[in-house]
Amino acid sequence: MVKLAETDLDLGELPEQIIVELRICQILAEQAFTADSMDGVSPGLYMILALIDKNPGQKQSTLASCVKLDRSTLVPLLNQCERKQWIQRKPYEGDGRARAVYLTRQGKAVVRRQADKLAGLEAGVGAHMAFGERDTLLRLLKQFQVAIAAGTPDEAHG
Amino acid sequence: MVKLAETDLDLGELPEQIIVELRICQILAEQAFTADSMDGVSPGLYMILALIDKNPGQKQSTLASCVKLDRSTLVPLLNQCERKQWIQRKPYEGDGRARAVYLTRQGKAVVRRQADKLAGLEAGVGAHMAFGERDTLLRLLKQFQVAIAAGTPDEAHG
DNA sequence: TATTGTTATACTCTATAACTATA
DNA sequence: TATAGTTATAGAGTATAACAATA
Repeated sequence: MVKLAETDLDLGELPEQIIVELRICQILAEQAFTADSMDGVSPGLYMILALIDKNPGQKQSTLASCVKLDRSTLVPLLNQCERKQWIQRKPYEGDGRARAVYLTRQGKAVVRRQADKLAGLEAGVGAHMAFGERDTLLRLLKQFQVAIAAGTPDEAHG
Repeated sequence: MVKLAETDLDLGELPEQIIVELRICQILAEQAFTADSMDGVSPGLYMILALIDKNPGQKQSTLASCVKLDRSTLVPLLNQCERKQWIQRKPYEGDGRARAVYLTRQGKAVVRRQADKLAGLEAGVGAHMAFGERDTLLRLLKQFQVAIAAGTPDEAHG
């Protein structure tokens, strides 16, 4: 429950700012996704596991760069997953330095469970919106990513 | 630069999920806000400082609960701000246990600078969108917050 | 007994730098 | 020499539990 306010403080212009609302959305979404998770999978870890699911046998560094993590950051994450027997590291054919990452049967089950949960949350959100609004939100979020990466108008025009 | 992909991995259904795109938006926004910050103020800290700015003299626990942090979490944050002379703790009239938090002149200057930066980012985003789309995004983000808090349709109907 | 601020502690997520084995 | 994985370490950001002072 992050929803600012509840206490009667003056929030000023905070609620008129996309970046602020985005932050609140993200915190709420993270909590909803992690809540009652028997697997204890965070959204970040889910993305990595889903990526491995769709791309079996990739090198760790490829996976890391795809989700924009340092390769050293991925190591303890994968160690943990390996301990839980969700993933397996195998020799990477053609490069003795690298390791090929695969989901185990149990790992695939976790991804499926989490994907279902995510789909449930998405459906719940869709149910609270008028027809087409979910697509609009998705489109505008992608547009936001382009816009925020482009910088402010001042820096952009130079 | 968090933008998934760049490597040619299969992202599956990840980019069709609001929660996933939200996460990416938030990471990018956080990076944009924190970039080149001479003050080193994170979005989270900015919200706290902006709250103090609009509500001078509040108790720490009131501030904490408003931004949904544990009161113990706020302590080192405020200590840091106090060391930088951005805030000041004074006795709270009427309750000897509590402390009233105020922004110093320098603290107000920091908030003003950060507010300007945020406004710049928001303007930049608005400039990359068609007329009215920024308002639509803001409205849908607030709607998302309601929806995600309400839970999935399955749990909701029981 | 309950609440406020605080401390001690711990857990998650992330990064950098340095090491090793291989290329 | 460069790259892949790893280790050691550090720094945010958050929480819980316990404590002193006050209510």
